[in-house]
Amino acid sequence: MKDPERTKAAILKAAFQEVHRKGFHAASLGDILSRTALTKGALYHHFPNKDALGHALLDAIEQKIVERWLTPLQGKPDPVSALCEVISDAVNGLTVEEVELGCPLNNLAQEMSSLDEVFRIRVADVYSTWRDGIAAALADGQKRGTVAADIDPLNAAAFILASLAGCRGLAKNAKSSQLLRSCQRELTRYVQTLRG
Amino acid sequence: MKDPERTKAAILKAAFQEVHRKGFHAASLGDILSRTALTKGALYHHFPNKDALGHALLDAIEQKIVERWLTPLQGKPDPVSALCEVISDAVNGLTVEEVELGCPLNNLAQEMSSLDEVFRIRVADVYSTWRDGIAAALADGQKRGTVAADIDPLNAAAFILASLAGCRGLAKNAKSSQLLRSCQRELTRYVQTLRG
Amino acid sequence: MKDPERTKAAILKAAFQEVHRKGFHAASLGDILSRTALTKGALYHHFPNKDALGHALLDAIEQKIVERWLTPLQGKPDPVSALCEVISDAVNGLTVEEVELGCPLNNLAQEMSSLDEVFRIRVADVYSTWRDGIAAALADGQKRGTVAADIDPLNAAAFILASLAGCRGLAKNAKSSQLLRSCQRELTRYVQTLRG
Amino acid sequence: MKDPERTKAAILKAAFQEVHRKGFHAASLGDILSRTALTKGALYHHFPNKDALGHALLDAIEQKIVERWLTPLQGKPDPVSALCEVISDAVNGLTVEEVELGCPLNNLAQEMSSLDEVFRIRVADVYSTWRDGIAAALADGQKRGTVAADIDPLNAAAFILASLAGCRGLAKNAKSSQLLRSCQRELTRYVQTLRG
DNA sequence: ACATTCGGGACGGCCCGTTCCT
DNA sequence: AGGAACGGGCCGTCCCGAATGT
Repeated sequence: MKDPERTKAAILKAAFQEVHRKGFHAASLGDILSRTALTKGALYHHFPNKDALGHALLDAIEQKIVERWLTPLQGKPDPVSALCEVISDAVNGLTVEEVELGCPLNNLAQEMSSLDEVFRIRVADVYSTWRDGIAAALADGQKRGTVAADIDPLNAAAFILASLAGCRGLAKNAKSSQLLRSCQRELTRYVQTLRG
Repeated sequence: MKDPERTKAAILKAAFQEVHRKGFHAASLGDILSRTALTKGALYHHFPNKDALGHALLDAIEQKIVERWLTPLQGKPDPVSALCEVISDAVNGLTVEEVELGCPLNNLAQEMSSLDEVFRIRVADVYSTWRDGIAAALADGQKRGTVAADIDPLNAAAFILASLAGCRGLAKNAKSSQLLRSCQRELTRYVQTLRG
Repeated sequence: MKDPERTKAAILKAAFQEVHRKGFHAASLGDILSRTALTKGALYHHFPNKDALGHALLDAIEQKIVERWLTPLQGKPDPVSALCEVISDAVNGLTVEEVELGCPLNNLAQEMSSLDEVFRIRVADVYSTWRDGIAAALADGQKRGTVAADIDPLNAAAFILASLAGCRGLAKNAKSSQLLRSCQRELTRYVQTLRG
Repeated sequence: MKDPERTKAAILKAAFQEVHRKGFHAASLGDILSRTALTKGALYHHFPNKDALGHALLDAIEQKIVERWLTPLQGKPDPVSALCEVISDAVNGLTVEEVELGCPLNNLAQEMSSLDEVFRIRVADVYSTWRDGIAAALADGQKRGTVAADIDPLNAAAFILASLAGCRGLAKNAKSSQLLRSCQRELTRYVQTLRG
């Protein structure tokens, strides 16, 4: 019956789905709780307020990003190929629904950045670790000679992130995973230009 | 006193500012009207409801895009250079505030696409005309030989749009126009690869 | 149908009754509106929030005090007798319910003074005008020789107010109008000692 | 760790402070417990519900009143002087904070009397023992000839209580211990008129 | 017995988009 | 075009049992 771990996880899962679908503002606590069998009391016990729930969401998102993007890149001798593969996996692993709902992190970034400074910084931190991880892989490649020496790893990494977010955003608006794939292909073309 | 044209324009301007700042959902009609000297009656005289106001906003946005992006591209013999210039103008012409608030069209796209189908399609239309305009310029360049023949103009145009939106989104979240410029430079690098 | 004056008055009347019965905190806006045929929207249109409603209540209370206490005292050659008469009228004019609910002003004073500084000062202002009115009558009596010259009008007035509030408070708790009358008689004895 | 006596006392002390400051309704159990290092479980082990906690508060208040008011009056040959002294001690012994928070008993009386009948009667009992104690002292004085024979001890005692409560209430609202002292002086004048 | 953690409902105040009547 | 009124929804928070140690 009483399993706080499961309860908290259930709330977070429901919150993630609801926020992913409707955005943070439009996702009401009532709707989130309707997805679970829980009530306000349970939520209020685990989170002081809605914002804290949003922050916890970001923690989970950051964790997933590290798993799927940064870990696979570590220690690879040819970062360009590795990057293209990770991007390809990330894009092809998306369900139709995930394509149509867009990137959870970017959704939060666009919605909240100009509304809540705490939120904005929290999101920016996640983007930083993401970008730094890619940049580190590129810099490593530069040492090995597999990445062009004249590019700036940080700028390139930032652009890759930005493009990716933009591609998913465009595909979300168009409800077209075909468009997403087209954009991915163009992004891959760019990544290839980083090769040494 | 009673100048319906001016009234409607005033409402639209105030709505644009408020929606740009807070998003469509969070921009309340009350706040919008506070920016004018008008009351609810005036607003509901010109617009049947809040959604209609949002649609009118999109009309204005589309008009600006055509002016600043499509018109300058028409008939240019070297679309790649022209495109780089337009992009540069668009990025450098932004105020600090505009950087921090992000692209109005993309903001609406990300917020509303999964919430309101009418809105989504309306935004998608704007993106289509934007993309088609750039694609047409590229195709024209292919005929003239200034653009590589093996690229697909539509895909390239879509990627440019996506990257641009992503770059502004990242810069908005980071509150950094420096980041925006870095991303723009990388985008320019990509655009240059389209040259024939 | 649409009569803002009546609407506002209706809300104020209902709010007065509800607050008088349950106190400001315990009087919910829902209960107040249930006494009228109105909804949240009407209330929110006339008052920015619950506190403002409370302040408006105080305005109405102050007005009644001036009418029933200060006006009858003005220009009377024998303030002591006049005061005893006003007190007697005020006490005897109370219904059983009014006795059991206590003095509206004192109820608010006791409940809100340590919770809300704005409220406290607003109530203190009302008490000041009340006290000053009585003190002025006593000072006038001193000039005419009908009031003892060695008493301090302000202190005496304050004590009369305090005793009155205390008497009503005790009677409210005891649910006894008999107790109220007993106390009034003792208060009258005190007032008589002010005679010159 | 497990010391039920200390635990209960700690809860009562914290509850008294919190209720004194904010009133019974506004004093949340959470805030009360925050003053201790305890949790809800501890509270509900010792008290069935919030009301019971309030009743326990009244028990403690009654005890203090007997100590400070009734015991010092017993067997005094000159009750009028004794009374004036007790009043003076009670008023002068108050800290600034106690003046601004008002009389705990009267606070509860005014807030709860019309909301909860059990509470009302419980408070009325405390007032009765208080009043009866003073009345007994006055009646004793009448037998000794130190108190006027034509006054009714019960009525006089009730008025003294009422005035006292009223004075503290007025001073609380005005946040003025000077006002309290002024009122006390006038009350003393009244008490002196009871002398035989 | 004593104390903690967890969860349940129920409102409470605020605010919003909208309609109706001038 | 202005102003009044509507009705519903949202987040927060509160008082309280229930399950769980210790």
